[in-house]
Amino acid sequence: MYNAVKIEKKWQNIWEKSGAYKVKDKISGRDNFYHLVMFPYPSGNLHMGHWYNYAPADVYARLKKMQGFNVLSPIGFDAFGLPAENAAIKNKIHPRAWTNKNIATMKKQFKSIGAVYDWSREIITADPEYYKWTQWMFLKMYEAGLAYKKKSLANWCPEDQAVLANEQVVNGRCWRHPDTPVIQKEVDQWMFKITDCADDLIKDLDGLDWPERTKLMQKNWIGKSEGAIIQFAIHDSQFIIPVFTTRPDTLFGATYMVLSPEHPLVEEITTKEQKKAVRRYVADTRLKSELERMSAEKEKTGVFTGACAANPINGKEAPIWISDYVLMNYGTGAIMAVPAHDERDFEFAKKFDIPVVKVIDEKDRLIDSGEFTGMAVSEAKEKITAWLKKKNLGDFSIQYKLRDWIISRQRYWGAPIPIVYCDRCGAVPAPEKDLPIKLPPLKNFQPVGGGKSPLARAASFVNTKCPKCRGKAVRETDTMDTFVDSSWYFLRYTDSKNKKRFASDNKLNSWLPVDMYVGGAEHAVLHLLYARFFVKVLKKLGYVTFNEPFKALRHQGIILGSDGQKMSKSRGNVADPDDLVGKYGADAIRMYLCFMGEYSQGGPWSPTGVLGITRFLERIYNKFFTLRVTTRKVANSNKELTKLLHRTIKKVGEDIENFRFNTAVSALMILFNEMERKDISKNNAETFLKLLAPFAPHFSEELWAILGNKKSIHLESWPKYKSTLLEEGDYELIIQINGKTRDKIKVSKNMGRLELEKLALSREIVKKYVDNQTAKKIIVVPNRLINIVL
RNA sequence: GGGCGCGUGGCGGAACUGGAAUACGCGUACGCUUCAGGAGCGUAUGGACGAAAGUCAUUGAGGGUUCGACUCCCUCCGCGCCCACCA
Repeated sequence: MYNAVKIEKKWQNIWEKSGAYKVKDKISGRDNFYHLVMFPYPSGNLHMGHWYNYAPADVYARLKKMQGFNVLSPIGFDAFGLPAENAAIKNKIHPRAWTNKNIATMKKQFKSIGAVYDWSREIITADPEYYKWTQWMFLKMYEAGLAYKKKSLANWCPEDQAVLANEQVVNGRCWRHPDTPVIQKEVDQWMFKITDCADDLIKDLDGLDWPERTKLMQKNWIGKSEGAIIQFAIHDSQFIIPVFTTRPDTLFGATYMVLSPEHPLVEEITTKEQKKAVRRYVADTRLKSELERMSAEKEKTGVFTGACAANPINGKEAPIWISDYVLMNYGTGAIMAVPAHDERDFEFAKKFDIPVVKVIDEKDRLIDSGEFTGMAVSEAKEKITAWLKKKNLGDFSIQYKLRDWIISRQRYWGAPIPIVYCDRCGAVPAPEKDLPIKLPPLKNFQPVGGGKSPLARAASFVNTKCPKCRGKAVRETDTMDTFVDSSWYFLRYTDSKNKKRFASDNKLNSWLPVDMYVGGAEHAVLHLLYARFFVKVLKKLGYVTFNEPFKALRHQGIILGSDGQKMSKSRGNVADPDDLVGKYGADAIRMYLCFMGEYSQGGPWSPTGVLGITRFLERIYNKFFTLRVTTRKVANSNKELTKLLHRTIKKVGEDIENFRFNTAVSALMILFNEMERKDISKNNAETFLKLLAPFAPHFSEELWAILGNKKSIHLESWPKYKSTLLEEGDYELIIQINGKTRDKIKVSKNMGRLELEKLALSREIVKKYVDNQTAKKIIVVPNRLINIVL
């Protein structure tokens, strides 16, 4: 009997003591390979989802190691964030204490996975030695003009009492509180100018080995649109309102304009008669949450301002309306409305009786458009914009949906923004030598009213001297979004103890960019976008030499409960990894997670499915155990088995490489079933164990030792297959008649076409079906089948 | 509403480039073993008809291309994810 729990402990201790997984930055004769998994938030416990990310990813890392790479597979904790602070308020425990307690628990759980993590490089983003460099990054952004403070309408989560980045708003609600609608609030916020990199962020996606779906999501999120800015002059006033459009070709059909209710010129242009109605509409809009505004999708609303503008191309009068279907934070906050060729404008025009003028025909050519009539849409776009440009009435323009990244958070448990406000000098960055600006001790973590961080309570922290004039000054009390911490953590692993720099050039260059990154798809437009932005900035500033952080990326799917529903305590369908490891051992869990289905697909956890794996391992153990006394056979005499072995070596290696862990496990099962049936030589058993080693590291190590090996199996290299042994000399020829299989026969590979035809036609069964008819056609697929068409 | 993806036995899922559909595992049934419970081992099973050899059907539904379609094309149905008035 194989006692998984006991034996796994044993090997984990041995590996830890011997420093088996400590990674050197350079080993001669080996190429470096940076394998990264997304580090977890220390929420308290490792759940199945974590295991599903980390265990199969470790199988991959172990394969790479055996293939001869010097593999770095680090781990750490994304330790800043709100749950710690909320726990602090609820349980009167310091966020740091709560976080450290969770990290301690999770570390223990992590070690039970049996992964190749190099714990000596562990990082915790809440450590001052780490966030010192997060702050340093902020300063560099600031110096480069990429960090700026701006008063603007921002997404505000009433539950968290803090602002949210656009990426953190899900369906108009807070990403952490799916029941809390986000409201718009005017606040003074620090931002990162991610929009500066919008173009590169799209362009460089091309060279990445990432899931296409993820690349597409980033592309759509950045949302590049090419079009024109067109100037509309307001009648009887000096105001000119620019609009952005992707359809300058439809300009002759622009029969009215719409401003966003938040547009700064609304108040200015509204006529006396319309003032009351407009003001009421603006006030109503402001009161609406983002969610309500979105759900008003069905019925368009709006108010006439009383003002009119001139259509720059034909001088026709365009009445100016306001409506909440025009968003202030896209384009110019104003549109030219072309009801004939835009669904939303059409809806609005219909409701308010505004004329609809058709200017494009069914063949996508312009009609009733002056000198442009008859032109194709694509040509007209170009020509009309050029015409406007010449008359100073417009220009070509590119707009993005991507907004700058608001990084201020009005909370305690994060890296303080290293800025000081002085009455005389204004906002002054903290000098580098003062870093880290440490979080002060605090007792009360309740948010301070008025959108201020609890840090505002810490007088000793707030009151300071101006770095410039040494006069009285106060510190910024907001902390940074935790996504800032995780935007560069993969750089720190390479040199986690460096006190002088976030990482030395040498170490950065020997590891980065990351060769393989494995983690959840939910970060497609959050972490993965931010990290790319950071690397692009660091590259521009000369701190790194690469412009993309993650060369290759793979996502794991989502593990569901055995009922096919999302795992949740209330449903009672949660599979707890600790329980399972205590029962079946980590190897069985690792292997079952690999086996249960396609990695990117995820799927339901099956409690009986694991039993299939433990049975498999038991059978191997029982059969291999007895080999320890037999003498080593040099080669296996069974030719077919040898061929299968070599085919399996190839398949398992390739499957792991392609993240097809499920078929790799099944190939191992097929091979073992054959070995059991035919002959288990010690030689083949050892090769088999090497193939099994990435999946079941403890189990294979144990048997490897039992078979008399002194060194760890994980130092062995991946078996090589002989390509001459892959192909069968003979194969089963499938004989089809009218596409239906009627017979099969073993034939030699080098039989020619005519020979095969003759052979097939001479078969009794075939004769019966053919029955004196002549074959219309005979199709021969080499090495596979022959199809006789009657 | 838009974009992307998916649909294969009782279940999780295989199937290379269009070439024997259901590999591998779970489950189920029977047998052996066991004081018993379980576990283990062996055999069978994959839909229908048949005692069996076998025959026919079959990859959400319908159609098409092809000697041949889970795979490619069209229509429809269902499910999932992402985005959501982006001018």
